[in-house]
Amino acid sequence: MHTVTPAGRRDRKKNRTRQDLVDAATKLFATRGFDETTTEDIAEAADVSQRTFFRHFPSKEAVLYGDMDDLLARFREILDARPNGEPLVASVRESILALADDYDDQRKLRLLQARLASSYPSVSAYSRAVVQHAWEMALAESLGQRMDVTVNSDPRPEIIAAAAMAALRHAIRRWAKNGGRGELPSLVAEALDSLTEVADAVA
Amino acid sequence: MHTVTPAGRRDRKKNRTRQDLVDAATKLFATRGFDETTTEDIAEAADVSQRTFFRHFPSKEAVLYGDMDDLLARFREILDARPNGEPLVASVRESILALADDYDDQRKLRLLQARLASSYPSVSAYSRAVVQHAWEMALAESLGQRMDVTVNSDPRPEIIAAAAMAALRHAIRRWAKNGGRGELPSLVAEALDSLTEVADAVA
DNA sequence: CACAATATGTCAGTGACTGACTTACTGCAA
DNA sequence: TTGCAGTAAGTCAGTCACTGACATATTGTG
Repeated sequence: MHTVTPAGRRDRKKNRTRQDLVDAATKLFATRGFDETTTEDIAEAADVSQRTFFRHFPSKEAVLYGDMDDLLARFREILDARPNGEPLVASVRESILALADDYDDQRKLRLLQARLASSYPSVSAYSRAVVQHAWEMALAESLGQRMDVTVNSDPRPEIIAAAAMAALRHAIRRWAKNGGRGELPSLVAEALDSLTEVADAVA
Repeated sequence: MHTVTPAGRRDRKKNRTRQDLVDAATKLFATRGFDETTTEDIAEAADVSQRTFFRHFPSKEAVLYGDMDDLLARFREILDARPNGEPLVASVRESILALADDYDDQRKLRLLQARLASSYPSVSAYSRAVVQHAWEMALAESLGQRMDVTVNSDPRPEIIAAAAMAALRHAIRRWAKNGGRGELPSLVAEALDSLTEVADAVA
């Protein structure tokens, strides 16, 4: 689907190692906890050296969000493909919801990410500082283009992006607090609806 | 003014040590850089042991934002003192601007924080994940009370808070990029103005 | 003047992360 | 097929943020 199997055996092996690391890490994080798992443990479980772990991921936190780059790239594509006349918030809303399509596959992973973020400060910090920031910047960039302004001179794209991410965060938090029962997409849709509501209140 | 000199000699000494650490750290950060300064260096320069450093600050990043707790507490007070009928965004705006009053004292520190945050990923991460998050939560909490909703069930307080913080961030970034010349308060005011502008656009 | 608190020092340890060098495998061209 | 270049992975040693445990010294208090 969105991951093309690479050509050579070398790349395939590399990707395999990476995936092994992700699998080993998520399994260990889920059972033992984040702080209770060392990068050495993860490397061991994936049958590689610790050094190899750090060749694939820049930090212990990063492996937990190993699929974020792919997801973000997909998000950019979807967002940029929205019709130009569409209201901004509608574009954001539809793009995010489009991503939720296959969230069922990743239900467990997303729930794990949310759980760990709520109990381990370092995960929470990474989620906010790296993951959410990346999404916010991608969103702001795209909005800026559509509004025909530069992100550096006009604060509005980033403001809207930050607001949307706050809504998304809220939905995910509620979903996770409920143990992942219920449909995340509808919660997200609901939270995003309150974006316009907020605008009404403020304006 | 906002820092009352504590009663006993013990507390005074403790605060003195803390301040020595902050001073030593900011000086070293400014001259050498953040990554280029070790906690041992800071402790040394403040003439205490490294262990003492970590008794006063939970991380190397924290010492750079050593005055944030005070500032945040002051912010809460100011915000909660705003008249109840006042529009939300106006309250936020006025409260933030009230804080900027004495920003002249801290011009250099704020600029250093902004500079380091723009060049060192760990500082940037801390700023977003800890500092900005704390402000956002304080803001959301206060807004929630005023809107008479709980932050957990209603996403709107957090959305507004996130939007306001994005505006503030943008202003500070522009200010810092310009080398700290120009008046931060007016840049902040300008950025906060676009909050309502955004609301108009979205609604 | 004891005695209880508590700020600080010392020491040893853990664990994330990195640079330098080596080894092994893969793709490709002669 | 063979040889070479590129690159993934291993090994090793090191740095540094941060922590627990214990000792010491200074201060507030009855």
